[in-house]
Amino acid sequence: MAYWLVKSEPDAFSWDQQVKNKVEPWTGVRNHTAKQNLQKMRLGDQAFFYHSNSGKEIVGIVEIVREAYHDPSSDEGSPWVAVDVKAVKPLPNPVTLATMKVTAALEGMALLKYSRLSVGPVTDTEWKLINKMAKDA
DNA sequence: GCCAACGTTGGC
DNA sequence: GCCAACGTTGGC
Repeated sequence: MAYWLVKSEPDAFSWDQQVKNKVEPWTGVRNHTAKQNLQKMRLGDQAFFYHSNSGKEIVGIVEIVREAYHDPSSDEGSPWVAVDVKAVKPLPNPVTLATMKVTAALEGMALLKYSRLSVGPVTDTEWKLINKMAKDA
């Protein structure tokens, strides 16, 4: 199974709302690289939920409960896709962007390399390390 | 609020 | 098909 990271501006859609709604369609991705990542997601894959802009930290974990389908928030016939994600659990301690940046083992992360990419892959190693950091912090 | 990075658009 | 101009995102 694969791991991912999805970004949301908490002003637009926050982790709290994700938890409250439980399952939520992840729509509005308008970038082809991000779209390709959405299409690679499979049922049961997990993703970090990251708050961009205000917060700038990973706050929780979601699971993919529906694979890519036409994004209902985009025009009919447009290529954009959405997936449905379900809140799994919050991180005991959010891991901030600042912390990840100074962690040598994470310097190759898609999140850090392509700061504007809203849906990116996370490697097994990165996934485990960040979970550990969230626990120990 | 500024600016860097990057995607997209449009003139040629 | 190239590239400059412009818009958007997101960190600071």
